[in-house]
Amino acid sequence: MTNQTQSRETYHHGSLPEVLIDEGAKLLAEKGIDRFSMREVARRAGVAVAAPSHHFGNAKGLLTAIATQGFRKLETQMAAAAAALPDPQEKVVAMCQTYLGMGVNDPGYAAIMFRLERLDESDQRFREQSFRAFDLFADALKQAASKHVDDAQISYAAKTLWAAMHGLVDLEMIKDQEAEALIRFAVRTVLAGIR
Amino acid sequence: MTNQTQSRETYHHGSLPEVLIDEGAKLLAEKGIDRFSMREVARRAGVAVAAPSHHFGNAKGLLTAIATQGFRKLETQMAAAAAALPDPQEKVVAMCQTYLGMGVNDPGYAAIMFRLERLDESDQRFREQSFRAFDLFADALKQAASKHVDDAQISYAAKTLWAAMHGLVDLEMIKDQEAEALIRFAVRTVLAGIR
DNA sequence: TCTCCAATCTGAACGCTGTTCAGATTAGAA
DNA sequence: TTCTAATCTGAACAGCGTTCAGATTGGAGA
Repeated sequence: MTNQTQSRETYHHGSLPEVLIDEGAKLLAEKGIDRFSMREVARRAGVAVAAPSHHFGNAKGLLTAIATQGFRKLETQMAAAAAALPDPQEKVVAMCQTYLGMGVNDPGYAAIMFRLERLDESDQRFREQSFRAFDLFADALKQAASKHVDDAQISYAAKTLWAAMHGLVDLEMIKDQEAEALIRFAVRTVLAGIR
Repeated sequence: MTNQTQSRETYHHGSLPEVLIDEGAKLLAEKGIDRFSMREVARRAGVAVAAPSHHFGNAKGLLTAIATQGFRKLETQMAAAAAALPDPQEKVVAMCQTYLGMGVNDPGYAAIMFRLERLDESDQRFREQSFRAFDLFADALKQAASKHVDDAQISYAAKTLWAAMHGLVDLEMIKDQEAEALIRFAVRTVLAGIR
């Protein structure tokens, strides 16, 4: 089906890093971060236990690569969701919904993206990609605010709202039926705070 | 020093559960959640590797007990910080500062309290204690709001602010020098949102 | 005071984990 | 075509969580 079975006919895999990231994300989606295992990922990819180390160094390395891919998805999805709407404030709401939706739509990536203690925060690609996602969000907030608001206030608002979205997911404080109202409360309130 | 050395003169430990929680929290403070180990805790408590299981069932059980103790500390500290201040809004600010301060003052407890995937969320004591801490916070927010604000709005505000505080810590978005201003921005904004 | 049950703790065992390393394999540059 | 460097293997090592039969002992009931 995938290039897993195909590639096992040859000694060299061909696209092992990509497959490891994919299988790793799937495993995370199935079992969660605390039952994630490098050996299981290698098994699913059909390679020896030591193979992943050659590409990612160690477990932290692979998890960081998965998280980076997750932030790439988040950025893309947030941009797409915002592009479909004309109203600046609605763009911010849509981005928040995208953020919260990752836990449902991409559970594997969501399971690791914000587990900093399991990631290599000094990884340059991870840093750039995660900052890019946040910056996209902060820019949207800036567009939704009045022109004369200074950058420090924009920064506070972006951090507060971004952190609130993360907290709502991480602490499992959000129920499906009130998600919409809660998001709108948070966005409206934070935006009002800098007007 | 502690009752560890003393108790090893007898077969029965006497207060093993308490010691395991203490040593577990210390280990968490030293090495973090991903290098936490049941065997290391047993070693530090001076008991056999299997001893902790008899009291807490498994690792999740011990971590949940530590987290419960952490929420007890958080509740106590928040209450104390708020009691020292007359102004309702300042009480909320003080509680937020207490929340953020746990990572510095009680790093061991803070390292596990919000790692739900490592905890037994069905544990009754944990549920009650964590809810008690949040309820104390929500009550303070209610006192700082106008009388006529309905409970749904209070609930949204409490969740948003609590989640924001958690997110700021968890995502390491807060720098020491701007912590005060950021907290005050969040509290003022959220309170304004329900006035 | 004595007996004995139930709680407590031990130590070995099992299967799993991440990581390392010498060596086999092979793609691709020279 | 040759050979270097990248890729992958398979075994090994130390550490992990959990289980379980058995040793120990505090404390309730006789």
